[in-house]
Amino acid sequence: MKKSTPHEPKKRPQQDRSRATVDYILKAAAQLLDQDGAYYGLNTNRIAKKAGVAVASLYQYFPNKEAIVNALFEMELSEERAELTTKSVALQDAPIKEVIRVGIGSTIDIHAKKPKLVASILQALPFLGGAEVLVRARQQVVDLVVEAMKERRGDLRSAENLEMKAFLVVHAIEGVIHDAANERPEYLTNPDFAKELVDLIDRFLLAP
Amino acid sequence: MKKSTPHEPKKRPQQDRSRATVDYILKAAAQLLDQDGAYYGLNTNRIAKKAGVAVASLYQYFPNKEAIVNALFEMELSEERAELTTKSVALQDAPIKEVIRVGIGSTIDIHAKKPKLVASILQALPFLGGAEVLVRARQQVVDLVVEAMKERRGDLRSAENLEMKAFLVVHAIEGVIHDAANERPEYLTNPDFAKELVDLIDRFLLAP
Amino acid sequence: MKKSTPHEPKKRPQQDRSRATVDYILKAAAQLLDQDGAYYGLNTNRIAKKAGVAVASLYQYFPNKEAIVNALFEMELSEERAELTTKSVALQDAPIKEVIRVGIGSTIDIHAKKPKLVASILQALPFLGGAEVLVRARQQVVDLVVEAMKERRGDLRSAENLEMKAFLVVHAIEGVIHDAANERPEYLTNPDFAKELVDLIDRFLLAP
Amino acid sequence: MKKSTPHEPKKRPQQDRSRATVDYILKAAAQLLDQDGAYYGLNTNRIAKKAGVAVASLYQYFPNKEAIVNALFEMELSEERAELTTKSVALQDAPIKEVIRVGIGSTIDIHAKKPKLVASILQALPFLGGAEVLVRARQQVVDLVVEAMKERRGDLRSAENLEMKAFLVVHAIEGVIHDAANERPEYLTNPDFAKELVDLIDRFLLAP
DNA sequence: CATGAATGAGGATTCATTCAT
DNA sequence: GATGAATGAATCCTCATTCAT
Repeated sequence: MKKSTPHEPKKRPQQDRSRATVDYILKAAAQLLDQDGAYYGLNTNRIAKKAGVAVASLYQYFPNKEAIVNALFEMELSEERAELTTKSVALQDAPIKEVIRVGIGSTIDIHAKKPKLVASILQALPFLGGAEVLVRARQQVVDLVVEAMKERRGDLRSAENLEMKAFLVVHAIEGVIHDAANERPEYLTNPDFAKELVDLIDRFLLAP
Repeated sequence: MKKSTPHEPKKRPQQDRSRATVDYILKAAAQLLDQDGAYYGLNTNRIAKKAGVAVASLYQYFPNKEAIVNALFEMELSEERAELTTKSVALQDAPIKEVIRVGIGSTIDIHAKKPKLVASILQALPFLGGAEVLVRARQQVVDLVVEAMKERRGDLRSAENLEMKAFLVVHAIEGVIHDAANERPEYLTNPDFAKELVDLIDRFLLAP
Repeated sequence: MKKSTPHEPKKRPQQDRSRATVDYILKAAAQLLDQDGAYYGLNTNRIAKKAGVAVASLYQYFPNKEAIVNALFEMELSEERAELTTKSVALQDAPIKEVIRVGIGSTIDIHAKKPKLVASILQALPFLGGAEVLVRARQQVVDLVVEAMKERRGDLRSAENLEMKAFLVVHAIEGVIHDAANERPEYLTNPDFAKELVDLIDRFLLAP
Repeated sequence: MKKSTPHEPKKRPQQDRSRATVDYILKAAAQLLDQDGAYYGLNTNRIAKKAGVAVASLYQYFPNKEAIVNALFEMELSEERAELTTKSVALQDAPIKEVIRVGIGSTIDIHAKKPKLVASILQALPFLGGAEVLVRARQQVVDLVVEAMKERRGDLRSAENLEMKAFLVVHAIEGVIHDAANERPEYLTNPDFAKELVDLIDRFLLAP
């Protein structure tokens, strides 16, 4: 019984009704994660109940619990990528200072909306077939930053260790904002915070 | 010869044995966390088995699972605090650049040793009576940094928003190193990495 | 040309389509049973998927899962009965040796084709309203054998316990062939096997 | 949670109490199987309830449901083997007729006691890591018979195809008795039945 | 104290069957 | 009549915790 169906589910919803169901499920899961701030404790029964569907319905569209969080994660990534792309285009010829300012602003916005959701998803990563997904995702961002830096080489303080510098920049921004979301939520709406963070990066990267 | 020396002060064997048991348990838990890199999945039976004691014994010393991780967390904090204190004294009159360099060095060392342990404990925090413990702990570090900055006000680029700047500094360092431990372990042993990180902080805080 | 020949008698397309659907379902079930060799594990969703119809359609034709296997069982029985009848007629006046030879040959053929199907159906019997169906079916075969024996009383070694002897004969043949299908498939195509089996029965029944 | 403990259970009971528990569980399972005559339908909760223990206790000694039936199977095999060994010794120098008579008698006795148990276990075999266990077990019996035949070559009708003949003999006996247990329980206690079965085998194997 | 044993309360997943369009 | 969707009722299995010796 358990062996006969080796995870074939993950049917794609075809009608409107089922699309709605999938939506309810994802929304419910997102809410629960954002509420509790922890992957541990999330369970399919709670998700189903909150979504107002039967557990079995949930399993019609997701092969297992992890798949739900995975979907959430992919959605989150997609959103970020989309925004990044949009912004990238708009900032094509903008000075690097502007790029930094906008990048930091976006990141703060994301975390300001559902701070715990992001944290929860990060926690779940080890169970979503390894953290490679995130590593790759973050690598993309780092790469983008490297590109942006190369294109504006003239504005930089130094052109050595570009990759490493980009890594520092990306993860410093992420780390600071992530922790602020958890420990000092008020910072996220304080303009000084953004300003200081921009300053941290500017001074590191730019020639005076 | 040493076999029976009744003159030696009674070593309260019970207490000693207990201490050892507690130690085994904590070591086992730490190993499991560091192995799996996730609080989710840790369980008392596994801990007991790995520690070589009966589950029931474990409950003689800890009221519940969380208490174990809590103890681990406190130990980790103690260690860091101890090191911090030691270093603080040693760096009493050191220039701020030196303080930064040493602080970053220590942080890297800690993560280099048991990167997953730290991550796991952070994951467990929501279950250890809320994240306040960590918030308070980190606050202490931030406070220390604020103090250090005030004492060396002359070297600073600006004396505004000291608390916020300290927060940025502490969490940028933590964030970058934490992520490096997970995604780019090789960075932790690359001297350039520490150098660049020091640079990031120096340029942010210090007057040129 | 044939496309529109309204003169042809209306073929009750509904009925035809239905018959086809039922057929698909039964074929799918048979395949699954023959594949897995076990009733346990068979499920309506898999059947429906393999048959290319919706589960709900399946329930239009069968009141429940058991009914499907039941139908399969009846089909199998019908086939055997049909063959038996045909052969019976052909062997009307054949000597008993010939009857035995042909009977064993048929049984081997049946098992050689879909060995696991048969086994699976046998497994399912307790759920098809009790084993009486099979008992009755086998009884029929036994009865036929008894008849054949009576009609050829002169060739027999003894005319006592005819019913019991027939039972032995029928079940010895079935048992040996069934187990051979599972454990020594190569026996089924080895002429020696059939020969020895025939010998087993001949010597038991016939006068030297 | 499911991945963390990849089937380490199967603790060996060490105290008397737990040995009793394991016993209760096995007895309960055996009763249920003999009651229902089918592996399908057996479930751990029922076993636990019937055994008067908590499901969790059951899982302390068996890694999964299959393991229980497996244990039952091994027990049954052991018993048979033990009896076979005893009898083999006793029949060391007995004429082959006697060997056959005793062998058939034992087999009948076994099936007479718990007819459905045996059938259920046979059904479960595909789920106990493949039927190889049984195949091997039966092979042993066949081998024993081959040995016995070789040692009494002089009494045999023919010395060709010894292995195949032994297979026929063993499976004919098993098949007939097995089916009798299910369809004609009264045969098992009817002396004529045993006599006819012995006759079937005698005439096949022995020189007149 | 220490330990082997025991367990209640879940939690993930499946499946036969029904519903709504 | 056919289909995609939905679901209640299991079923397997786990785990933190307690009990009895």
